[in-house]
Amino acid sequence: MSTRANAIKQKLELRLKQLLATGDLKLPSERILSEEFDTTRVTIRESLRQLEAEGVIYRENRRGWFIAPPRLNYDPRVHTKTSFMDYARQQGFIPRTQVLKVTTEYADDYVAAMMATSPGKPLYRIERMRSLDGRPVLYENILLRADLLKGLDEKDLSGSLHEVIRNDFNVKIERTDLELTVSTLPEKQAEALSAPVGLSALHFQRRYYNEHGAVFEFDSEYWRHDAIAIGFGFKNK
Amino acid sequence: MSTRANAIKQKLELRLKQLLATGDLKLPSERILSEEFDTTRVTIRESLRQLEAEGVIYRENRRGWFIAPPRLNYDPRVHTKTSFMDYARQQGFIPRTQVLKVTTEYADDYVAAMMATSPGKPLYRIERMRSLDGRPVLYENILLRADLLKGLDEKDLSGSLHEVIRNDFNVKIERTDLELTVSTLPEKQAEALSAPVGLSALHFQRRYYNEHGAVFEFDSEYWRHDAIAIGFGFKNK
DNA sequence: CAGTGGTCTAGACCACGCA
DNA sequence: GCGTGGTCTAGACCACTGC
Repeated sequence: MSTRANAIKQKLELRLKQLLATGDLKLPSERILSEEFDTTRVTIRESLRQLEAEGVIYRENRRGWFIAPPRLNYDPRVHTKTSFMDYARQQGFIPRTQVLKVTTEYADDYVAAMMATSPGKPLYRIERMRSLDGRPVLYENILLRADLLKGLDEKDLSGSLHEVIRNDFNVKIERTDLELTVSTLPEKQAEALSAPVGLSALHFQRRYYNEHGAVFEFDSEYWRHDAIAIGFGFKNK
Repeated sequence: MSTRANAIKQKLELRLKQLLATGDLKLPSERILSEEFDTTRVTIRESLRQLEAEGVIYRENRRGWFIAPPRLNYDPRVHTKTSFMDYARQQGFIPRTQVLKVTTEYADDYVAAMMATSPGKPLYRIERMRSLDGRPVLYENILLRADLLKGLDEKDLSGSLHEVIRNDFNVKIERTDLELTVSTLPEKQAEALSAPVGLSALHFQRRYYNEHGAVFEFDSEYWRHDAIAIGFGFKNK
């Protein structure tokens, strides 16, 4: 494409390499860029949006545009064994988990259907935000069967949840199923991650089954699209 | 958020429900919408972009905006056993595969590294485009070791590639590894899918190993972000 | 308080799809 | 040839960050 925005995008890519070489991770302001490339902010922003969608740069609210850090490599299948904290550290990140909310509630029709249980069942709801090197990347919404995990809400939930479940409860994590779609950060999640509303996101939904085939946990997770690379290998049967 | 674009987005969502109820999948034109909501096209387009990023609507080049069809449910692990054609049909879609290009080439340094082989190895390159109900959703770039699959380039490649490999060649598909990121459609891929350049996309990279541990195939796939939901289950060890 | 991105206006011209 | 989205201009004001 020979659009203005696209030509600028390519020049910006060169600029990014130069910046990286000098160790500078911050881009010049949109106004400066629009002067430099002799165009308007609208067009500059179009180019920046493209690079953002590719995961090359990202913005911090009203602070500016920055070069995106490397993605966290993530194997969804080890989720029950290795915690976010562990594999983030293994990859050289400094991870942090912030518990935003722990509440008790009762399953409504939707949740009951998703968890294959009956409406009215008591549930714990845990909302957490996780960051890498100080950058918020993940918002988790976790629903747990309170009858199977009584007292979980009083444990320390800022580390690995499944470690707590394995060590302190009589629940075996037997099976998981997972659904993954590309969507956007909903309003609440965007705010929690101080990310722009509508930023592209990876949405995970997970169900965990115990050894009796009951769903004891149902998660909804939103990752910044640029923070994660999913990778795994398997044998073909 | 109480932005104009966001308020319009919510009204648009209502409109979409009404359209769906009448079976109409096409939205009114941007100019009509901007009059109806008493704003400019820029703002309307911002709202439409949001809905596009969520996967609710999509556009066809200069034809207009449409309500997005349901996503194809996809288990990346059955890829070698069940073909795109089969599982698409199982879900009620009419799938089509179009072979765009079949060429022979020799591994450069990058490809040699990715395939854990040496530069200069002969390779087949296959480029295919796949659609659901007439809507292009997937662009595939497949590299295959020509020395292990001699003559593959003369087979019918418009169906299941792995069926051909299983039936006509002495190669066992033993292991797969997979990397998945959210990015955008590069120019060539966007054009082939007649999608807007820079549309959000799921990028798959796959390596297939034979029984001797050699990589005989290396794929790069781009899916429209709104066309696919990845789902699978597994036992926790 | 100055500088930043976030949002919005009111136009314009162009390239392409379609009849 | 008309209507569509695609792109771009040249402004404006606002909300927030950081000094």
